[in-house]
Amino acid sequence: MMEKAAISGVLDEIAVLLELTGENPFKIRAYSAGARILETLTEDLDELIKTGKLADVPGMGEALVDKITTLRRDSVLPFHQKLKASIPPGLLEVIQIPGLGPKKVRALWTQLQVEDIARLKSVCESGEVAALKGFGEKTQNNILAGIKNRIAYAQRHRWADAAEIAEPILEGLKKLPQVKMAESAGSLRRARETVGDLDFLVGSTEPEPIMQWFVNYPGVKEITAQGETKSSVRFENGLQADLRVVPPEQFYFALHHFTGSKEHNVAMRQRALSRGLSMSEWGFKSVDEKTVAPGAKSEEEVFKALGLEWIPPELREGAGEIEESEAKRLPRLVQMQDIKGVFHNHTTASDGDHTLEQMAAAAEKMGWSYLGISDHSKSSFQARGLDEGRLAQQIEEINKLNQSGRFHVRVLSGSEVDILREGALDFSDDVLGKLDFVVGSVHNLFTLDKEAQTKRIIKAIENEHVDMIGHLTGRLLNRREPYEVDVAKIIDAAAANDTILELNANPWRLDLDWRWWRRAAEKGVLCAINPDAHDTEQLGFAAHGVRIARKGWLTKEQVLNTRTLPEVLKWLGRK
DNA sequence: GCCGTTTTCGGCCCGACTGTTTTCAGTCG
Repeated sequence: MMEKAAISGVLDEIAVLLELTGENPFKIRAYSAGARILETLTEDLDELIKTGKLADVPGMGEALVDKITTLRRDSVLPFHQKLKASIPPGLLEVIQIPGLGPKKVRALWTQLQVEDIARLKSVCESGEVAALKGFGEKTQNNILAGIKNRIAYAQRHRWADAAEIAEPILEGLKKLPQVKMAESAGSLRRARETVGDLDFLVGSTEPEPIMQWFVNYPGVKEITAQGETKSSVRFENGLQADLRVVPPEQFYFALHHFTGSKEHNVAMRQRALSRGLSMSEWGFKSVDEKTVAPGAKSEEEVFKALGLEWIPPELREGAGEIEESEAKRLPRLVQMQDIKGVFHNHTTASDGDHTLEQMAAAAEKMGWSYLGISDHSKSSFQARGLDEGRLAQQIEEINKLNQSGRFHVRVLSGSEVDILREGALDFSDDVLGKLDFVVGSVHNLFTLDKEAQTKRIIKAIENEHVDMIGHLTGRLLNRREPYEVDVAKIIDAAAANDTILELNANPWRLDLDWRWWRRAAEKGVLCAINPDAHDTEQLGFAAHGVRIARKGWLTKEQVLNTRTLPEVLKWLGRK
């Protein structure tokens, strides 16, 4: 049985392969769109297939339903196999080079027998590429640069890293005298977990000096494009940034357009057309040219013109947000100011950098009313995990601190207890029973097969002392893949046992992934946004967690840490 | 390949920029 993510990967690959065969671009788009739809589907895939409801999902026609059904059942698809066999596998890498699309790759393939990167490099170096019709000296050099930097260029950047680069640029833009308004857009604004490139948008009637400022920004390694309204630069680390300057009247159309996603934009434009309006980053145009097309002085007005409520950028993934907006059913997303405290944090007792007191003081400074401390348990000896004795001592310390009245913030005693091989926990029920809360986490045996890993975690979920499961899939963005685990089953088990799933807010983790939360919430699973802070500053990770929770359509009600201390204590004492 | 108060065929979102061209194709988002 093939995973949803893997099936969507096959559909994406089919789309690229079809590009290389020169297929109808709209057919290609149907496959890409199918992959995106599948990725964000909240319903159970097997259920959809069984009941035939998959065909009711917009964008899923007979052919896609057939292929997805086959892939789910057999894990292979003859159509895909055949297609793959007809194209040199190396071309899938070649087409990733910036500036090379299907047409150019086909030309290289048919005329210069380019079947992989190595051959491409050699025909560039020999000058044969420049001699091809439609190619030239510059294209050849760009390809060579693309080959040289292809790993850096392909890399997506963790949101927090991208934001760190984007912030001072945006501030700088806002300070320029010619700039009326400026925002960052793209996947950064949509709060994706990783960001491919930065998009800056400026409203101004004088683009020229703004462009100059931008392409001369410190750290810019090369200028990849520079026109009247758009410039692109690349930084040392491979991150690309685009700047677009538009007249202030068009700013909100452009902001909407470059916030995307592609699927969201396509749907918006189709909606506009059905209302007699052609929509672009420059605004609306009346199709019949008889009526006057509306302008917009805010993003709200862009949506309003199409009969929609404003859709938060986090939701603009083309996953049904437009339908919900039309029906006025958009969720009221959780906000940072709703957060009243956090769970799952570490101190110097295990692998944290700051003491209990320092952490409490920092939590108080955040304006929170409670702070959960959950140091590691004894099996995590690499993290100086606490044994029963040291844990008892820590509980005592926490009690004393709470009684001392030194802080308004209430410290909750907890443990991030290791889930052992068969799902048993690192502490006995007696020990766990003395704590205010318990986070159960997997820290070893990442290579267990899916069934065993799932069973192991569900066993922990069923333990009455376990309040929440930490970083469910163990992924580290750009560094370590999630381990094999049946998330759908875990969600059902968490719902059945009234166990919380953590949204680990560490920017490397952001685990559980945003794509699962809508479904988890629908099933009644409660979320806890946990910074997993190992020092005082990392308590601020909570903001990353809130961002991902919003992306996962979560409301205040679906997140435990929006509740008051008495409500939280009541919930933790529920069983 | 998908879709349908332009409906079962014939459309399908829209525009900027580059490089290679003499007016535009290809790529990108």
